[in-house]
Amino acid sequence: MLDAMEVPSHSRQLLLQLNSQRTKGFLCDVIIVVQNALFRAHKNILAASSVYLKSLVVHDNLINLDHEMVSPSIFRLILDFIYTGRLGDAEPTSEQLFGAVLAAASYLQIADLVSLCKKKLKRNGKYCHVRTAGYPGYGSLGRGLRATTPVIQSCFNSTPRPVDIPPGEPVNPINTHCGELYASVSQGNQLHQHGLCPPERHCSPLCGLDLSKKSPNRPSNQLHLDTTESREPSIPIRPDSPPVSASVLTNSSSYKDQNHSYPKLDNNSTPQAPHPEPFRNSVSNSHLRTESRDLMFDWMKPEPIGNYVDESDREKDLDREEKGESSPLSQQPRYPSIESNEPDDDKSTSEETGSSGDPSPSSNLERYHCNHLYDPETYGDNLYVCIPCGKGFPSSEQLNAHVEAHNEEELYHKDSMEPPMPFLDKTSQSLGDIIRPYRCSSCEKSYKDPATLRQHEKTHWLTRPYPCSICGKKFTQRGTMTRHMRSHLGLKPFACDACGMRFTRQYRLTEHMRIHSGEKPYECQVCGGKFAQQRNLISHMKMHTTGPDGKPKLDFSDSVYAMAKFTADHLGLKQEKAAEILSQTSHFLNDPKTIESLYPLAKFTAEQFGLTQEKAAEVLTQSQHLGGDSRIIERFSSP
DNA sequence: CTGGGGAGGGGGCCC
DNA sequence: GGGGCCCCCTCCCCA
Repeated sequence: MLDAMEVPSHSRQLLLQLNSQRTKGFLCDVIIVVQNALFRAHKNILAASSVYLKSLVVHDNLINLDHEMVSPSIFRLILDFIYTGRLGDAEPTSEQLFGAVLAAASYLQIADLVSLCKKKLKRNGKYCHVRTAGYPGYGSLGRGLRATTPVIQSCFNSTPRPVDIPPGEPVNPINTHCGELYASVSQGNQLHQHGLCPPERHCSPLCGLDLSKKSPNRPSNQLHLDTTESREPSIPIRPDSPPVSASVLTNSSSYKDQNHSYPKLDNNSTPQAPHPEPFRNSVSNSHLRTESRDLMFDWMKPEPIGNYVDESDREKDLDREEKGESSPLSQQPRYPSIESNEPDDDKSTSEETGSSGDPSPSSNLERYHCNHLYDPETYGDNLYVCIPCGKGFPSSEQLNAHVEAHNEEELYHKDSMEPPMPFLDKTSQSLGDIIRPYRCSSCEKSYKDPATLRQHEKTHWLTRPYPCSICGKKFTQRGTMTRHMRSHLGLKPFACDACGMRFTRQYRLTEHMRIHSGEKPYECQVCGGKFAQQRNLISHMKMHTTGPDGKPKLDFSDSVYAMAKFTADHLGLKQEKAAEILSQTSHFLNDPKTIESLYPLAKFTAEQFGLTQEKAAEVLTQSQHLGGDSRIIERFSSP
């Protein structure tokens, strides 16, 4: 039918339009996660191009590709091919590139691209006899092509660009022998037989950003890779860090265009392998990944990983350090300023790093283990390097912003980065101090354990450590960011069995189910009104506590409610629990300490409702639970 | 038109 | 990292 098109240019125009839409993100309905890079595309186009991709996009708006099988940069080329029918303008001699594309295209089952690569390789006479080639100059495609393989924000500039291989990259010995070159179906099955892939999806990703939570058919041991975080190495801010300074470095071997900069191609340079082969073994902490890697080495060499450390591995390694354990990574030469006693907490943000200029994980990650001195190959186009943390930036502005962030965080964490110590002032120890001994140095809040305290302390940071990869909004907790991402992607994993309505959170579903059950567990203590959702009770309570003039009004029940809330806030309890404790207090009034502990409640009540403390105490003790205990009134009358 | 309730959704944050 | 809860905003419906 298409052969008989009356307008011959129709298909071409259509494809041009679609590609234009893709580059703008217009109507894109799927995000493809490849290692740490995100790509947007149209499900229809992917499904029409690849049976494999079709099987993935049918289920999800977010799909993960195994980066062992296809690197971000290669996938970028493939995506360009899908939308343009062209394989970029790769140099005729870059048969190693075609080999990698061929392998990935085979994995993704894109027959046309497989044929094209074979053709190009045959034309170069390399197709069948390059088995052991350790292509000089051909290194990490992930790095070499990172300028052409931006993360999702940068995908909008996606016209096919020349593929340059940077000099001095570690060798990536792609095995392009005819028989072993690409992942045939049988090879995929081989992986299935080894239990590495779920049968529902061929070679399902071994790691990726799983935002769908309940997505069917997902391997249970799938790693949850925070794309943002893995793109951003941590910036540890330590009290003992050297003074922040920055140096501007230049690199005459790089050139830039308006938006991007590319490492200059230099095929003559000697490949570097910053770390010897044995280090490879320390790279993955996932036995799953390790096993699969071993398997896949039979037919395809992955991206060079000698200098690559997965961020999750790195975090775990540092976690082990926190616990005083040794680890393979910790035995490696360490980039000095990267050390941190809180690796998870000190992630930088894309804004401060200008990471769109350097989304490459390898370039970032290798800094953990590579030479501290500036090296063009190490920093690529990020020529502006922050000395304390070793981060590179594409512009001086971004570097300056980053340095400012250092200063701000140092200011904020000069004290809080001290190892949290339990609050153990015996002289003024209250019940709250015993229950929650870890007190925030920036505010009066206290916590049961140091991890929670650390988590809380992030809320005081000026720079939130977890930015959204899509909109850039920053969060203090990774989980919040992940949840937020779900809203971008329209992922609602929690479905109501009764009406089919879907929710982004389990808790919402629980709330919603009360509509069907008629359950209204939240009761107003003032009027007895019942509510299915607590928030609506709270909203309702405002009606009781706020008068027509907007000023607070007081009745007895309100004060009990306020006291319960106060108790809840200060003891970190649920309001329900606090009210329960409050109601039981009268049993313990023989203990002078208990009376003492009630003092803040009366003080709060007095302040909240404009009463004298004595009057507040009277209100308090008139509670049927407290029985008008004279000891309380006596205590509160004398502040 | 307004006030109040029901409910969806997002962010903060503690456990 | 995930679950759960709290708070807020918002929209819709209804009296």
